[in-house]
Amino acid sequence: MIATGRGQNLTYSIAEDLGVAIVTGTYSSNSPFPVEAELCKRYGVSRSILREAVKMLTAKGLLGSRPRRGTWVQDEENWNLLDPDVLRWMLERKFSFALLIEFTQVRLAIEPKAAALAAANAGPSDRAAIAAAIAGMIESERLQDDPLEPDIAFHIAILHASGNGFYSRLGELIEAALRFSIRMTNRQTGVRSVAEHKKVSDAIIAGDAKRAEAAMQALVEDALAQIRKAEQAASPRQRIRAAKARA
Amino acid sequence: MIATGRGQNLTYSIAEDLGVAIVTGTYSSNSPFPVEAELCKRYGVSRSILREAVKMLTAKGLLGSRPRRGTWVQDEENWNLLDPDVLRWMLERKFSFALLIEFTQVRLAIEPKAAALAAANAGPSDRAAIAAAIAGMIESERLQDDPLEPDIAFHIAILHASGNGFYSRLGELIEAALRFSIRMTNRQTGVRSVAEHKKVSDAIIAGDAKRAEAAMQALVEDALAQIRKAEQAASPRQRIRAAKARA
DNA sequence: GGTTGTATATTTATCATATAAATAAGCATT
DNA sequence: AATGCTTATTTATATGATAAATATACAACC
Repeated sequence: MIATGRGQNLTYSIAEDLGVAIVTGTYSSNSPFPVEAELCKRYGVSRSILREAVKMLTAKGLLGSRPRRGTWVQDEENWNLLDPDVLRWMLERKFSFALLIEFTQVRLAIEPKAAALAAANAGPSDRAAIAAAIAGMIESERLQDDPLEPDIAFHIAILHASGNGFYSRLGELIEAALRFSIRMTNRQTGVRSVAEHKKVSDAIIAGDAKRAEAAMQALVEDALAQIRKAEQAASPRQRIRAAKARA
Repeated sequence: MIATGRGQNLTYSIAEDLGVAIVTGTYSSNSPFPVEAELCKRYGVSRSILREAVKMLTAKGLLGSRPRRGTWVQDEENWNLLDPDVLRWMLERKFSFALLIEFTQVRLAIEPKAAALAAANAGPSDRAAIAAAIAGMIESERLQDDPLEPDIAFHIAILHASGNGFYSRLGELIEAALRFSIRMTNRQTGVRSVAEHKKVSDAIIAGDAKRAEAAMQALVEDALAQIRKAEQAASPRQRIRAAKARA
């Protein structure tokens, strides 16, 4: 039996539950994956529901199935890491600094280019969204508040302003990563960070692609440095924390 | 009734067929999506199959569904462009130079960084794969053969050698894009291109990250330039070709 | 011994039908 | 005009069949 709280319905709940179980290694490509009937019994649902959940995970590259051979967990290299659900499951439930660092390398590749494109292409509403995010950061800094939400909004607004659909789609992934990594990095929230963000914004508004790219690169490199620092600080406790996350 | 040839089974065939229909605009977030019963009749399959196919597309962000409200096509901004199937469907069936250019901008962001990381991290087998790809390019150049396969292998080997799982996952997408874009760009396959590739390879083998990054950037910028040139050349015929692709 | 073919059992694939739950739309009430 | 109720439609879920695929074990053969 599974609570239907998380998802909108049973299928989603079970897909979520199985997805998390897979990325955390409860099932793996070595160990056998339970047979349909067994999972139906375990979750107390009909075959329809269970099969639909399995198909969703198949679509994300986590599972495969064949008659008589059963259902199996795909090799990790087949997982769609760039699927928002998969990334979220991995960050939230199977956290490792290595994973966060690898994703931040993606950010380091994309976001400066996005800022450069945004400087060239941003329309009025894009500029307004970027400006609003900066205003929000300044405001929460004044109130000694957590600037996470405007920070996320800032990065998403720039990705969107790039006019590149692929960059936009990364926004959701970056949101997951930011929302999660703040718990890990105890990042600085002071004047300096806001000023660094504003540099990017100013360059974009001014239409200066080169400067926007450089400023964004500095920003993400800074984030990467903080993650590495947190990794150093945490490494003695990492195993314990990882074990806790698994529970 | 639908032939089961393409996919491994009915569910996959229908997911593929519906997926293509969605990205090509046969159904859209404006126009109504057929009701389950209608689609079952149209494809001549049971509800189970149809629902599983719909759930797969839901997992890729293409569809949504609610009781009484029916099934609908999600706004395009919710589509998982970074899903290999979705990208393939779009490139093959809804080709536009804008899309190819946007994806090449992703390559332009990622691949130089991947080359830099590969220069630092590539292990013996990675190096061997890269060298083999170059050898393959030289060989097909000697035989006046199409170097597409070794070219693809080259890019994938470098992404893999970066040691970053997210970069690796882009390999599949880049393969789809390369395999497709060659039909569009009539790219140069001569000595110059092979030499440019070898520059990247040499830098990686030498462990020179900076040089590898620069060489790869030149390579992808060149590809982007060729696409833009092809776009200029093709624009008068573009509408005809797009219409043909839709058929 | 090793290869190749065959029978069998297991598991997913597919189908058919039924009931439940959610909700859009129309209607009635205020 | 706003609100609440009724109804019809659609997906969500359950159940129980049959079909197809294939891993496994075994038999036959060279």
